[in-house]
Amino acid sequence: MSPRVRIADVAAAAGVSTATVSRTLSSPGLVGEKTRERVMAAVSATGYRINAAARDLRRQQPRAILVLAPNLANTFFSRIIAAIQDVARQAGLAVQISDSRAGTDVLEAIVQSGRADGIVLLDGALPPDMVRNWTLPVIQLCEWNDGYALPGLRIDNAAAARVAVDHLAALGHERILHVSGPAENVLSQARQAGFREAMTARGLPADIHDGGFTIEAGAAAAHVWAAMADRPTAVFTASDECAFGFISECYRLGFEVPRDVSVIGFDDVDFAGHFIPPLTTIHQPRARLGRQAAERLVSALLEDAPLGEGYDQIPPHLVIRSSTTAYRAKTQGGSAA
Amino acid sequence: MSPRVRIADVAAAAGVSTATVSRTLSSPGLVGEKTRERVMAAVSATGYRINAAARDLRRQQPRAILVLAPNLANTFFSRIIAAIQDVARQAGLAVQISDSRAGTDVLEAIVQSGRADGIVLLDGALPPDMVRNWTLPVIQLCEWNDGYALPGLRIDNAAAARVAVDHLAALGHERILHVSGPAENVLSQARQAGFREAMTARGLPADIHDGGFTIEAGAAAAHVWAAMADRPTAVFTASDECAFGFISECYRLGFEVPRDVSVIGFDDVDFAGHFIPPLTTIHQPRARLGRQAAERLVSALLEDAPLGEGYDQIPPHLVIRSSTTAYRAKTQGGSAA
DNA sequence: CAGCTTTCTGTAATCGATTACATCAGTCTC
DNA sequence: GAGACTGATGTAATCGATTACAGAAAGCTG
Repeated sequence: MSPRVRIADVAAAAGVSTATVSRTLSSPGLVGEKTRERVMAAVSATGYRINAAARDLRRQQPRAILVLAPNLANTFFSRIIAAIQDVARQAGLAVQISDSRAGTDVLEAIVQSGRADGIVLLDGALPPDMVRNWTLPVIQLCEWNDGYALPGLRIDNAAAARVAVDHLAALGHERILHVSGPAENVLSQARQAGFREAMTARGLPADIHDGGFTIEAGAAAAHVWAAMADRPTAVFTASDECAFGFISECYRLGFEVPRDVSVIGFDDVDFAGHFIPPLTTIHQPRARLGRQAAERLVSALLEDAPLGEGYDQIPPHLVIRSSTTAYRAKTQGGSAA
Repeated sequence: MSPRVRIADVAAAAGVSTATVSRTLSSPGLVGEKTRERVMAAVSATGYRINAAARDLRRQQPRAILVLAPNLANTFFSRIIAAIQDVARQAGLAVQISDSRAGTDVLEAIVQSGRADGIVLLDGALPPDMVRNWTLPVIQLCEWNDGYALPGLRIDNAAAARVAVDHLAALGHERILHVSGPAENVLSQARQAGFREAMTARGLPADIHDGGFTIEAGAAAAHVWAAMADRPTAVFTASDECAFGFISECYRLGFEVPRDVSVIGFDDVDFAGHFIPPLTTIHQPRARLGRQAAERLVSALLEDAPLGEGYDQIPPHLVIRSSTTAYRAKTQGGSAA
């Protein structure tokens, strides 16, 4: 339409000053009732919409939060981001997103641009020096990095690995392979640690294959598993995607899940219950994680209070479906070949 | 850190005026070489970062694009949004996202806030009156609505449906069921039209079940299919998710794919190739769609040129995997029961 | 009714950048 | 060396809102 309507136009239309218009919109209690009505009428008559840049500049707060994720294309994040956006919208905050792997210069420019007044950080692998220098409130979500010295929220990954082992052990499995995520990833490390601990506590050997979170990594792991001399009877994978890759490659190699190997995933993505076989997996409450992190950040922003310290850890929850089953020694006493 | 560094601080540190600093940063050619060096040194010494709100206000353009999608949690969008973000970042634009189903008031506020100077719209079901009133450049992506009278980009959905039918017909299938998306959705409509056209062109009956894009819709469709008197030998589903739901429910009901029924999906999501069986499906080049739409929008914004008119339609591409197979009449000549 | 509150509204400074215009120094030309 | 021109820099207005402060009007008290 016509050139943008400014607050001065509304003021003119209502026969008041711009100050009164501004007050009517942001703190109506300060304005007389009749004036208020006149102003509101002028607002809708002119179709006035506030100019965010001007407001942000004056108020010194952009009323927006920035979400940084290592890979926006990853389905794992979409539900989390949706939940964050939901909370933010209800609080009247905009949501800006960026790939956190954009390069430190770009990232600094984005973070320091003054466009956001709080950050949800889903990446634990950024340079700590950079992150520590950020002056906005930041909350870590899912991944973390002790070098950042920031508060955060995540599930208890080590406990999750223990729960997975508990489940498999209860089914009688003793040779369990852990196809882990990337070695440098904190999630991988925490889960590996939990896995190792649970296995050694039972006096079982902790077999770990450095894999990855992707379908391809899972498929590759299937070959590694198939080539093992004394094949593990159960596999605990880094992610559901990894599990899907593993299972579907096993299938291609002539093995069946759970007949030949029990598989347990991680994340409980939407497909997990509809895969063939339906996948036993550690549930990550992604909507809840996103919502809770956003709420903590948003309320800190609105009250201008510090975020508080420390990590919230959500206890793990195992969803048992059909990709795991009790171990029965095959061809009892038979040879390996 | 310390209170924010402003351009005046840099100017003071370099012993020049703010105008010179500003020019050094935005049009270096106008500034003498020695001065430029001095300014740049002052910039890095002070750690100056431009204040986006102030720049946006003065320049009257926020250098950001807004992505509106009907459901941010949907995995279909994540890769598209990632691609958009990529293009935008390289052009120095921020990306704001919002669920387009937030309600018209909220949406108007977001769109008219002046925070974005262009929109990528992934939703074809917003009120046309509202969308037509938007003064920013908008490009429609994937979905569309003729009522908006806006340019856009999408794959040729009708042609895609025809390709699917061609493939199934070539395999000898004559009774084909189309499990369509939601009836009010443009994609559903276009694909239904293509399906109907291709079927009638062959003199085959066009069976259509109103389903949906979700796993649940697919699972429900499996029951409908199973209960049909003369069961179709092939199914063309609304989406890969729908296909997964269909296949996995079939499996639960004791049917196997493609032995008992060939299934063809739509979208070619990441899992499609790793599902069991690997899914034959229509490929949607999501990264390319996102990139191309973003490029068109971004270049219009940077050159301050209009977006141009009309839809770009990408020809469909069928990926043949293992969920479809040649039809062989069972129990040749046997009875139906 | 004077004096004091209270309530409402207006004036003008302000946020931090950009940029039109003015100024100034140096170079070139005749 | 005067005048014209070029290139570099500074001054100050400007973008559109918010808000401290001031002032006016109305209400209350004794």
